[in-house]
Order: sequence, then structure tokens, then C-alpha cells
Amino acid sequence: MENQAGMMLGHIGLSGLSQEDVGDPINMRKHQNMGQPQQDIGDILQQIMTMTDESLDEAQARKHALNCHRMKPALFSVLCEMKEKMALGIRGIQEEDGPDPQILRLDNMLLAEGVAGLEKGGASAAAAAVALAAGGSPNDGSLQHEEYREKLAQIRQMYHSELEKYEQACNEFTDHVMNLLREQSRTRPVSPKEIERMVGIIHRKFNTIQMQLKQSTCEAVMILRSRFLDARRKRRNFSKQAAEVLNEYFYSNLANPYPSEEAKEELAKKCSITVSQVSNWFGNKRIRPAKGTPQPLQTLEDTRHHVTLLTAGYEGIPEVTLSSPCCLHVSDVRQD
DNA sequence: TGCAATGATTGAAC
DNA sequence: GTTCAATCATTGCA
Repeated sequence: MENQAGMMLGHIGLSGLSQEDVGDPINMRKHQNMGQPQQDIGDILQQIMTMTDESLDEAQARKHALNCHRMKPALFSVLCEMKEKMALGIRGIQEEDGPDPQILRLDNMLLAEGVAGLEKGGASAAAAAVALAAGGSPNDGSLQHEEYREKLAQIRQMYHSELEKYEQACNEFTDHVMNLLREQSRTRPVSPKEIERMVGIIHRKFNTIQMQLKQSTCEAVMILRSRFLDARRKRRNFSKQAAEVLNEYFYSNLANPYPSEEAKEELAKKCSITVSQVSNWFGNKRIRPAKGTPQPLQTLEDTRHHVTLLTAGYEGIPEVTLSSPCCLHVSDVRQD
């Protein structure tokens, strides 16, 4: 032990210092290589090394004496400095600055999904978006919409409660470590900078845990989202009334069954479906040959042929003069 | 249960 | 961007 103390003294360059020099770190550095053993410092270290062999009371008394020793601050200051230079400098390089881009990405995603940030708006908007994507109207208050919102709220609640727990644990642990280090700094060289660095390390560790929480929350939201988006294939037939409205438009515009954007919007409103559903319906209707219903006539010749077929076998029907393609129903022709 | 009807999706063409 | 054509997947009926 004594040898170790001697080695330590030599190692940290405390040999050859006067009392005044040791009291003043600047002067101490000046004399670091001067070779004369310094009795006071030696005594202190000697006492530290032998303290473990003493009884608790004796040790406490000695500890107190050491704490009050006039050379103690100087010794700790030098030890801290050496420690800083030898060990902690390497860690300093690894310290990162600025927010982690991955955390930023996760934060943005959670914000967009309505999990992070204020509940109003975000969650509802996300739910509405999913409802729309699933083919429903955002205003229809469908069960799916409600269910999605409910599940999202559950995820949100769990996320916030876990986040709160982590933050609380982080603060508690940081306080604990800081108090511990402050306490220990009375008996071993722990500089405020080292405490600060330790706090940084703890925060980074907790940030990593937080990132994992954010990541798993994002995954949960994605799974939920895909589950509800997959429900899009679970189609519902349009109501009879909606089908009637769409058919009416289609057959009234057989010559040009391509509703304008405005017409689509109006039809969508009338049928309580989305514009894209209207587009889908017309797209399907145009290419699918309807049984027993007239199809769009592309040319004037087609229309004339159609009229000829419809009027065949009927007498007294005036000749129809056509200047453009159109569509006639049997009921249009069979009249007195 | 099989099958036709039908809403939705996808990829190519424009 | 829209439209078409092929296809998928579900619904509803006999």
C-alpha cells in the first residue's frame, strides 16, 4: 500500500513541491518535475492508504481530519486534473452534439400520426386520413374510424405514460448519481466536470431507451394503420339509392359517360361516397358490358344501327334524323 | 357452396 | 393527372 502511495505520488508528479506550491495548483505544475518529496502530501496519502485497516470510528475521525486538512483541496485538484488528462479525455472525443437525426425522424412521425404532441387535431386528422384511404367518408363516423381512433388513443396513452416513467427514472437516477458523486468527491477526486460528463452519459443512455420506445410506438402505429388500410378490400356495395343516382347519370350521358370533376363531386355528395369511388364506379361501368342495358355508342353509324334495330317490326314510326351519336331506350322508341 | 355482380387496385398508355 | 384493361377480393343470391 505504502509503495502504491509512493508510486502514485511519483506518477502524478507531486514530488519536489513546497507547501506553498501544493496549495497553489499553478505553482504546483511549475515544479512537477523537481524531485523533492513533499511530506504533507505523503502524509495525506499515507493516511488514506492505512485507513482501511482501522476501526470505523477511527476511520471516520481520520476521514474528517483529512477532509479538513489544508492540503486536501490542492491534492484533489491535481488528482482531478491528472484524471481528466489520462482517462476522460478519450471519452470527450466520442461525445456527440446536436439532436440525433433518427430521433428527429421518429419524433416527426409520431407527431404526424397524432401520437406525440397535442391530441386534438393530430389523432383525428390521422384517423380521418385512414378512414378516407379505406374508402369511407371522413364525416361518416364509421365504426372503423372510431375503432382506429380508439386504438390510436391507447397507443398514445401508453407512449406518454412510458415516456413519463422514463423521464422520471432518468431524473431520479441523475439526482442519485450526482449526489453520490458529490458525496464521493469529498473522499476521492471527482471534479464537477466529471459529474457533468456522467450526467451526460446517463442522459444519453436514457435517450437510447426513449428512442427504442419511440421506435416500437411507430411500429405499433404502422401495424394499426396497415390493418385498417387492408380493410379497404372489404368493400360494401353502394346503397340502392346511390346506384340509382350513378346509373341515372350514366345512362343520361351514354354518348359521353365521362363526368367532369364538378359532376363527380356532386355525384359523390349525392351518393355519400368519395370522388374516387365515383371515378371507380364509372371506370368499371364503362368497361363492363351491362346485361340488358344499352351501351355507349361511339359513332353516328352505331347510333343509326341501334335505332334501326329498336324500330324493326314497328310500323308508323317516323324516320329518325340524327346528327350526333346518342343512345335510345326501347321505351324511347315504342310510343304511339 | 358456387357463381355472378361489383367495388377496389394495379400497371400501362396517353 | 385520367382512362382502360386485367385482376383481385368481397358480397349477395340461388
